[in-house]
Amino acid sequence: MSVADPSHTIDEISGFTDASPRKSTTVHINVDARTITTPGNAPPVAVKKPLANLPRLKVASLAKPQEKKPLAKAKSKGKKTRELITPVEYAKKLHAQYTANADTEDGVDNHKLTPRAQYLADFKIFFVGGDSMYASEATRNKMSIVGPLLSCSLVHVVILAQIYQRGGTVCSTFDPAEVTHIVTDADARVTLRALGLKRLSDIPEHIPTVKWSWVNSAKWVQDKDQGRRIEMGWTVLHAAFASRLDAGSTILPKKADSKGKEKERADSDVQLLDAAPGGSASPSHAPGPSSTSPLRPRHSDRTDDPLSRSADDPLAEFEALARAERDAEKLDLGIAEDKVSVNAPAPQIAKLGEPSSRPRRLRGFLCDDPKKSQMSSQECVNQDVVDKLTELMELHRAKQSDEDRWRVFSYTKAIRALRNQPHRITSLEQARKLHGVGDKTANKIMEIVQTGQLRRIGYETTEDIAIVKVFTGIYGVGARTAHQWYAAGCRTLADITAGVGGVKLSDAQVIGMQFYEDINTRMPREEAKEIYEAIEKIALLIDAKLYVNIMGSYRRGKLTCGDIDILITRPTDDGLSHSGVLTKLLTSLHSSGILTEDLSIPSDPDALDAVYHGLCVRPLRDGETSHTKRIRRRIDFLTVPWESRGAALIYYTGDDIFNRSLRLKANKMGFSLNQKGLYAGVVRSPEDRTVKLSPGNIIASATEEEIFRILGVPWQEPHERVRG
DNA sequence: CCGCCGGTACC
DNA sequence: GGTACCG
DNA sequence: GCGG
Repeated sequence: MSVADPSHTIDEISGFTDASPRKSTTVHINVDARTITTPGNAPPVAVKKPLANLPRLKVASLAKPQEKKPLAKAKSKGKKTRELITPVEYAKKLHAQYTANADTEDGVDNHKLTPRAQYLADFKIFFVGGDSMYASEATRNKMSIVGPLLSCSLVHVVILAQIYQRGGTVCSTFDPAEVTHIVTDADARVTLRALGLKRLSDIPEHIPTVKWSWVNSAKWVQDKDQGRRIEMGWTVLHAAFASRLDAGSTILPKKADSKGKEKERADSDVQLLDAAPGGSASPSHAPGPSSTSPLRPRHSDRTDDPLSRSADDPLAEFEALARAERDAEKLDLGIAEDKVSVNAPAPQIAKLGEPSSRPRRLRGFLCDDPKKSQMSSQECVNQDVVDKLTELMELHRAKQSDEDRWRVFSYTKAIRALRNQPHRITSLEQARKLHGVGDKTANKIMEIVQTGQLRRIGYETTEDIAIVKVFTGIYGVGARTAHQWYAAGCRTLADITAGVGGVKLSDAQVIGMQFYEDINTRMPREEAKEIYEAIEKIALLIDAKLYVNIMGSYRRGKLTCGDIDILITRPTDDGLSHSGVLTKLLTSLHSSGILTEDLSIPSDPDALDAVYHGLCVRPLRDGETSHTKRIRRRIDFLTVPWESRGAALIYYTGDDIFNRSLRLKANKMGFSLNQKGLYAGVVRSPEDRTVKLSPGNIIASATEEEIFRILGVPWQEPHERVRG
């Protein structure tokens, strides 16, 4: 996602990943701004890429880094012509300016140097930027004291400008007869409000609802008859828009689904967790090989949908998801304590070399306390603060320095502390008390509490960061590469495809580009299950004794999954192993059409431990043909030796923060934990800690319980291991 | 002032 | 050896 | 950016 969210990262219900701008970035922008000013008394701060370039973005996309204009001059100029203007009105201005410049040398140059068609020429786009773009008149007056442009994400302006750059037209009102596409990065509620509609089904079928990155999703396709032509990516807003999947296609609108069908889908999305409370079905609970696969997660049949919905609530499908997730989180308390007592001493541990000092009761690691009945995003009393800090964190994530990396690390901890804090933070002292919140963050928290916003977000939101975030949404592209590409002159995904600045893509990146939208879209849990079951079936045909498990966020019980993680191993009591299985499985899955693209192939696929990354699609459903459009999904396979399955389960179940905490604790106790097992006596080179001077002895690896117990970490069900 | 997880695949 | 990725 |  990374769009993103990632990051991640950026979470479940929102469905947006890293590359997506958080809504509610609020900056005030002068029309001719060389500066972005923030409300209050803050002095204006120069932005790296002056917004003045936006009306001529097509020029900016070619230009060398511009020199900064003198700040004072720009400021006074901006002040003189201060008039209120909405982003859409601003967009109109951009349009006018663009049209005026269309025949200038800029335009010609642009066309010559970057042969990108004006592929949005026939499109009339209604752009939903977020809540603030359609603020009421009253709110508007309140908010717009500083700049002529209303509170609006800089990213939105970039997008609007890009629409014009591509020849598109932005509609300021939603006229179904006029509008050809709805571009939105907001959730359904906001989108519907902006459209002036009551329910999703009121959106005419012929109007695709697409995510903003669609604007830059155009790619060249080679056509036999017509030669090269441009094709737009297609996309959907949210997994819950699933009934509108095909409306996202730019080509054929589909006949309307019946309402009943929509409802059915929503129901299936909110099934309960596999790891039901008190469920003895924890995959790894029964240690040792047995005929009844101790590893395989039980897919308990769907319990009755406990959620009622009023049929006329347009947002029912979203709220159902949200509620289900919240309820699922509430299940925790109680079971956690039961499980702690399962600590029976294991004989085989004693005889293996433990570190000299019996591990003391080390405490206070993140992994030590099972997830509390955590407030869902909705009911956290500090939610506004969490949102703003998250927004700032995501901006830092798009930077490339090590410093920023650790800042992000810090923010995740501070945000988590804040989220678990049941009381509203109102004072600096309260903020400082939180573990993970220092002076800097505490001050930021207070600024948010008192003013409702964070000025820092404003001046961290620069054009380069906004664009880098888009680039990092490509699989195989991190902040480093994204910045290199930006420096080379790339400003849009189409620039990258066109090779602007001589950028070259790796094989995986080409695929990442091709399926940018797909890869950055989370899938409903149900779809992950569908795919997994198809794969499991094929795997067991290859070898009936295989243990095939779905891990990752699915095992943690999430209602949407960013990818599918499948663990494969096999007991060796009959003298055989799973060596060679992965190769066969991959071949079989390719020919059955489930696996579609490879992203990375293990160096030795027949090794007992191998990792595979690729893309897949769900199996066809009744009545579908191979022409049915199916979203590409990220899929990973991991094979491990049978004895390592416990460590592998921990690793592959995550979440990542939980894992890091576990590993950190292991380190402090003189152990080392990786996906193969828990080791004692590992000696690392003092110069480079990644270099192991001595491999140490493996002391636990076969079951999760064993490892948890040695580390003194209470047993936690997969869905309790959520720390991020 | 320094450490902040550990490993594999890819280039 | 750096970069990106996985949890 | 936080904590030891």
